[in-house]
Order: sequence, then structure tokens, then C-alpha cells
Amino acid sequence: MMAIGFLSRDSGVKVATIRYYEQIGLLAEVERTGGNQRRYPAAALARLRFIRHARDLGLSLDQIRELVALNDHPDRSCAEAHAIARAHLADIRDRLRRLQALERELVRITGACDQKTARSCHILSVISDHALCAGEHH
Amino acid sequence: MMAIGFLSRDSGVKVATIRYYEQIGLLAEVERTGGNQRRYPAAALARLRFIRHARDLGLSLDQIRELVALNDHPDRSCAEAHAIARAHLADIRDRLRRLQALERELVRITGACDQKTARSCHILSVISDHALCAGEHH
DNA sequence: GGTAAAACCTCTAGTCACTAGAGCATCAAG
DNA sequence: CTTGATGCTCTAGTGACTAGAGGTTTTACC
Repeated sequence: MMAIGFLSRDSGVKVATIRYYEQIGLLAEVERTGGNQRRYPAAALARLRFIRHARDLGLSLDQIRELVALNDHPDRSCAEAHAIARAHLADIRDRLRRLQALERELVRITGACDQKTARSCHILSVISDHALCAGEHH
Repeated sequence: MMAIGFLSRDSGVKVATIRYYEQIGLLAEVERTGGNQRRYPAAALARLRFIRHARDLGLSLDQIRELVALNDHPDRSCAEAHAIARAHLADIRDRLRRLQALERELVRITGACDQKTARSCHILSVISDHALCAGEHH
């Protein structure tokens, strides 16, 4: 049985965040000591690492909630897990595309101005006027 | 003089958002009609377009606040604008790198499993165990 | 001038995923 | 038995909005 601090160190999830996960129902409530302190079984560490890793992969807590539920019912189809991962991948690719457009735009903007005052600063005029944009960013 | 709805349509910024910008001091308070409705001069449209475009470029409202201040003092050095844009570019590149690592990881994950049940689902086991990750994502 | 709809107003609360801090209680080591 | 680390709850704050309630004003038309 671990105190919340050990769980925090071993999982890399902050104490306040663990309590927050419990509050929103992502982690089950656990036993308490006589003095009202949480004591976690080893399984809690695995679950928290699962959650942390999924967060690192950029999944939302709602998506993680679904995955956790799947993990708890190991006989259900993993097609759902695939669907979640694929949807997430599509989302990431979309964000990638938009970030790349921004990168091109910013490179162009920062490269094209060496004025001394804001009056003639190319950056400011480009930001002021979308029509000056080369790219197709939204 | 425009009503807030015209400004909203012409700038692409929602009415509620325009009021929010005023509330946080990003847009100046404007005249009101006798009936307490906001009436905007043409300059407000330019400013709002500036803000909108900068938001589209991914800048935070705080960064935009700085740029707007520069725009209002056209004799100050544009070096500050460059610094803001360069910092933002570095940030975007960092996010790009991490998103690309995630993409590779998700492609690998989703491609490597065709099981029928969650018990043996590769996706779930990879998410459970970071050590199974090929990539270097954090 | 009357009426009805569209647009406007303020205020509050909700979103996401936490984080920080106040003020107090408990635990483990020496 | 003391002390310092760790734990507890609760509240409020973050960023950048968005949604809705409940009411007022404007505008267009007759």
C-alpha cells in the first residue's frame, strides 16, 4: 500500500493531479487510513502510468476514460481502441499540417524585414493584413 | 460607426469574443448610443483583424497585447516584434517535433494489432507500458 | 405611430486539465 | 515526544473563450 506521494513519484503524476483524477472519476476512490490519508494498491500505479502515457500521447481525459474502460473489460473488442487511436492520429495530422503552414508563414515574415522602427515593420503589416500572406493558413 | 454585429461579421470575430476582448483590455472601450449599445469607428475593424490574424498565427493574447502596443507606437523599434515572432517560431517548431514523434508512435501502434479482444490488444499494452515505445516522445 | 423581430445589453457559469495556496491534520523517524 | 515531511479539504485561478438567462434597444415595415 502506497501513500499518494510515492504513487506520485513512481508515476510522474503530481499529487494534486492524482486527487483531481479521483475527483473527476478517472481514478477510483481508494481506502483511507484512520487519519483519512489515501493508501493505494500496486494496481493504481499501473493505471496511473497508463493515464500518464496516454496524456503524453496527447489523448484527452475523455478518450482515456474510454480506453480505461476497455482495459477493465478485456473481452470487449479492441476495435474501439483502434477507432480512438485512429481518430487521434487524424487529429494530430491535421494539427501538423496547420502548424507547418504557420511555420512557413513565420519564417517568411521574420526573414523579410530589417527595418528599425515599427512604422515600416513588415511583421506588423503582415499581421495586420491577411492578404499579404503567402500561405494558405486559415 | 458600426454596431458590434457588423464588426463581428466583417472581422470574423464573434460578438461575445469582441466583448470579452474589451473586458480584458485588449480592445478599448468605445462610445455607446443613448440605449447603451457599442458603436465602433472604422479603426476598430483594422485592430480586430490584426488580433484575429495573430490568433490564427497561434499567438497568445498576451503576445498580441505587446504587438498591439507596438502598433500604437510606430516609432519604437520593431526588434521587439521580431523577438516575439522568433520566439513563437521556436515554439511552433518544438510543437512540430513532438507532434511528429506522436504521429510515428501512433502509426506504429495502430498498424501492429489486429486482435479481436482488448486482452491482447497491442494498442492498450503499448499505452500501458511506455517501454514498448519505439520513439523518443516524452 | 404601432408592432414584431432582430440585435443588443449585463451577468453568471461552464469548458479543459490542471495548479497554487490557505489552513489544518497526520505520519514516520529519531 | 517532538519535529518536519507529508497528507487532507476547499477555494480560486489559468487561457481564451462559449452558452444561456433574462431583459432592453433598434430597425424595418405597415
